[in-house]
Amino acid sequence: MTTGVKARSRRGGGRPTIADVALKAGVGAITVSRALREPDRVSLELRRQIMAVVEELGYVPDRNARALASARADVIGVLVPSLTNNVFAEVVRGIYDGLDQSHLQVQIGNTHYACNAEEDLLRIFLSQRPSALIVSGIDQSPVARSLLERANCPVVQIMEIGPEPVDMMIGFSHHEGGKAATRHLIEAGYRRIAFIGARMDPRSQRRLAGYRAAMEEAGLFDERLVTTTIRPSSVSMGSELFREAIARAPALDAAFCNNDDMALGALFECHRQGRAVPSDIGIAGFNDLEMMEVACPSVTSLRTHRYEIGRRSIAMALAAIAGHRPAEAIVDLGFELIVRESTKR
Amino acid sequence: MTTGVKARSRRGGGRPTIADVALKAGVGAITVSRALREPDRVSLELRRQIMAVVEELGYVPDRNARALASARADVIGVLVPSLTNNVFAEVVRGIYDGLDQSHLQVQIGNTHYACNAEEDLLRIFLSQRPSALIVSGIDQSPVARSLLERANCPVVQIMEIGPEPVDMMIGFSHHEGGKAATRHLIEAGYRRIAFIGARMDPRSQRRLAGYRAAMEEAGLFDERLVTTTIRPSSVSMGSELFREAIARAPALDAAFCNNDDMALGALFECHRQGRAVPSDIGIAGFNDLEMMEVACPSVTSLRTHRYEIGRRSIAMALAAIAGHRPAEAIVDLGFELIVRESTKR
DNA sequence: ACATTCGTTGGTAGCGCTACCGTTCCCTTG
DNA sequence: CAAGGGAACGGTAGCGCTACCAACGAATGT
Repeated sequence: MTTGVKARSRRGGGRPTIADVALKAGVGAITVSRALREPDRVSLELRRQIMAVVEELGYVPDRNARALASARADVIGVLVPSLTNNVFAEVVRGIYDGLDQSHLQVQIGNTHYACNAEEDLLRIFLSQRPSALIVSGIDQSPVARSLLERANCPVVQIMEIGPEPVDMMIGFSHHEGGKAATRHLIEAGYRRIAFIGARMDPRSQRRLAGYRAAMEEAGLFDERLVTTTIRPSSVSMGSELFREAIARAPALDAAFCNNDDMALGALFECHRQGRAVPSDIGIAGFNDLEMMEVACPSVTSLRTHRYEIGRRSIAMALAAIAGHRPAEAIVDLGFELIVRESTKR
Repeated sequence: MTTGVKARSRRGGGRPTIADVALKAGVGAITVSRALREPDRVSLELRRQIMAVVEELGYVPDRNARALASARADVIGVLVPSLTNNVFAEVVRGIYDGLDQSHLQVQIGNTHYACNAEEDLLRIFLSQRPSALIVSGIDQSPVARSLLERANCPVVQIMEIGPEPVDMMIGFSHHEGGKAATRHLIEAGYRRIAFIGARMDPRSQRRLAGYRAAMEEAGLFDERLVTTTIRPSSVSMGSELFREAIARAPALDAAFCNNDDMALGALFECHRQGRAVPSDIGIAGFNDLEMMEVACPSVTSLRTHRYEIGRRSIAMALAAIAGHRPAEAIVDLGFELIVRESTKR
């Protein structure tokens, strides 16, 4: 019997528990718990005494036990459609940086742009009772949306803004972004402006819609100028689609690409075909990756504040967890058109 | 009293528990638990009955309670030095893909190339009693190494290989990679071959050592050919360091860059300065990012199998969790030199 | 016929922590 | 001086699940 109990208590690999600390410090377990979580509620003297024992024993609270007892895991679930896409990598970096000294942990889920994966991951996240959820985009499936609404924790939708947030939202209008970039190309004197887009997720669709709006406004829209694919975007895909675009509309004089990888691919393809940028062909990208500035020629792009989106989404989540709902549930971070050589005719 | 109990049991937001399922299915709670975790040990009939109730109630096991009771969280901790670095993004993608249908979750920690951050994150991970740990590199601090050794779970070190694994290892030799790329440049007829490297983490240091070995072997080594910085690597940093390298060694005829971003930056800088690649300057990168193939000219690079490293590291971890230690604790995935236009004199 | 094993199921007792309520003690206040 | 209030701390009772052992009937062996 005794051995049984011993074996049992060794389950945790002999790590010290809160009871060990309490015993050694000569206080109750709950006081140790408070000293760690709400230091203000424990007298300075006792607190020091307890912290000394914590240090001495190398006590680390068991997150699982804590989560079970408080019905709340110190975890923020984050759902992104891709991890290799530079844009989301930056968002995620912002999220990690924004967390900084917080005791919370983030858990990333990769949906691969699939809404059923999103639902599954949401369910897994919810089974931990996360402190908050951050999800990408505003096009959740009805099931996913209902899961989010019943999540019983702060929810931040990121990257886009729309009329009906589940809870909070931070991002920018991809439609306006697409429109702004296209208008710039028109003002720069280009007329046969192609749209080149891969992956074509909802955000790219809205960029395309913005492009179309600007083109129609100027009476320049032509179906044949649009070349898209649902295949993943990449630099080589940019080259490939540019070739396709040229085949469909040989007289095109500019390309608005749905992201910078595609733009770079188009730029390389122009080099290869001996088409001069910006004189023969103007090129504009989307997101303004770091490399666009040093490309040769440098490439015009629409700068998006994706690191900032990550950082601020976490800040919003942390504030909401602490009970401070933001004044504005929807934050529009906008964008900035960075004009460079590739569109200077 | 009754209300107290009710309020208590509502902590979990009214979600069904295993007891609810057991009651409704007319079985013991432990049988439900088994039906979910070890279906083979429950008779088919009962299993079906239980699963029906699970579906009906929408029961999802509480991960925290499970972790507490079993002294093991269904979490694999992964430590990487960067999330925006394309290389690690691919590793992480491989890890997520390798997980696939497993019930385990991964938790990523970003060390920002700082070893104290690594120690802190390890401690946080360990406080959850992870099922396995995956860490980048082989240069852990003594403290981190000791934490890993006492982690009481499978540990996989990735990206590099070395003589003394904590447990298991999968990667390749950066020294040999650096040597192979440099030898290729020498064989291609280049003589004044610069090494250009940013960030200069331990892996880049080993690439540099490989470069140096190959250069000394050929009697071509010269301190002035080496230009490095500890600042983060990027395409623009590639341009900047290439300018610096030219200033230090005006007669250089090739550049081996410590990664492809740097190589791309060097390539753009050559364009800008009117230096022809590969005739005036040869350029070789490291990792073989997708874009190297479509660059103009296409860029020679040393392909590393980073996605594969991610996938197989997870496979090794899962196998070890299941009790199947691999025959070989150290897996060398090697590399592949992809020769392209940028080094064809 | 009996003992032995095995497959299947259930009861009990925690895992390590925190919510909830009590208690104590000191300081106001009338 | 009693009554009231608040700060500091502790005891009790779980959170929802699983490890461990026990129990039971059926199948097997001798």
